[in-house]
Amino acid sequence: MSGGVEWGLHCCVVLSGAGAPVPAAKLAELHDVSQSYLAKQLQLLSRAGLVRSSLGQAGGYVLTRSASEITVLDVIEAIDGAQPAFRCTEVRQRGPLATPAERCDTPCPIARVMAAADRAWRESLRGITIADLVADVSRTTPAEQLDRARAWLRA
Amino acid sequence: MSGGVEWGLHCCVVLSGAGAPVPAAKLAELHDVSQSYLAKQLQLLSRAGLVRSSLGQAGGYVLTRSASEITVLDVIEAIDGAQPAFRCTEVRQRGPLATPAERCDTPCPIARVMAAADRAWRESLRGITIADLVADVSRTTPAEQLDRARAWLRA
DNA sequence: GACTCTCGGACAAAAGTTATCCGAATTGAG
DNA sequence: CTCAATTCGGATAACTTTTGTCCGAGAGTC
Repeated sequence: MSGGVEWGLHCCVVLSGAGAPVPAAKLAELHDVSQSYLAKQLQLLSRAGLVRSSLGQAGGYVLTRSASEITVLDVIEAIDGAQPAFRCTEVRQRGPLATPAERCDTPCPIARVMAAADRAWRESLRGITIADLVADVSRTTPAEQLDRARAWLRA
Repeated sequence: MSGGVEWGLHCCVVLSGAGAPVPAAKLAELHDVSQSYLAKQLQLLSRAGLVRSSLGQAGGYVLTRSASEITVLDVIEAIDGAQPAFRCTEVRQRGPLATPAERCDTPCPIARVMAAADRAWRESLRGITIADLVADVSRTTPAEQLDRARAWLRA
């Protein structure tokens, strides 16, 4: 899985706490990552409709919906794509004993098992929203630190 | 996920049906894949203790246990390694508002969510054995074709 | 003793990931 | 209206992982 997913999730958490648009450069500085590369991840989030960018002097990124309506899976699929980790190369249709393609109407058992596992993985991630992450963060970190973060974002 | 996983699973299915050791070259020809590269995957399976190689003229690979005692996850972890797809880079310990390392005794919420999804994925794959795959294959393919496969392996 | 086979590492090519930079377009403030 | 700040998108390069090949050493069988 792409490392950009982690950045994207952190950005969404931060964005849900900020009341105003946050420039990409600020998000990069906050997380101490390359701002050029983070920009690319944010563009992916924007293309997926999870965030919106406003141009101009006071521009930046904002979530398009409530944090409780954005799942972790949404972010992952926006950045990494929705394609499953396993892709069947139809080994059974190759080699000296290849079964003809017209017989392969159903996916091979291996692909089926992998697809089921992939569904379980996605289902687990679909059940968690950005709001859940935020709740977890604000529960485990002291309020004073959260205030400092908000102040830093405004500055 | 590495493409070699698919080959490894197919090989285990074939091996469970063959009564005698099958050389790596034969497995490669059967699946029409590079024999040098497949050899590497088989070595990984061997190192993990799933298959055993016998040397000499009638040598080849054999499963070390019953197909019902080898899970799909066993094969995946043997070839791809047991490391989870997501690895937390501890973003919270970086940047101007970094939380000190001594405060990070518990994993960050994002890592926790990812780990839970990873467990769900692995649990799903741990529940399926090579024997299940074999049963599925022998149920969906005509007996005549299975006999041809067995005959080809012996030759 | 000759043959067959596996083992393991070294090595090369291809693909994907990570990262950088620059110009164009857009918006808000003076 | 003009200027400064900002995002957007593409082109590009460095790096890492994956994929694939090759060959010699060692071990077993006939």
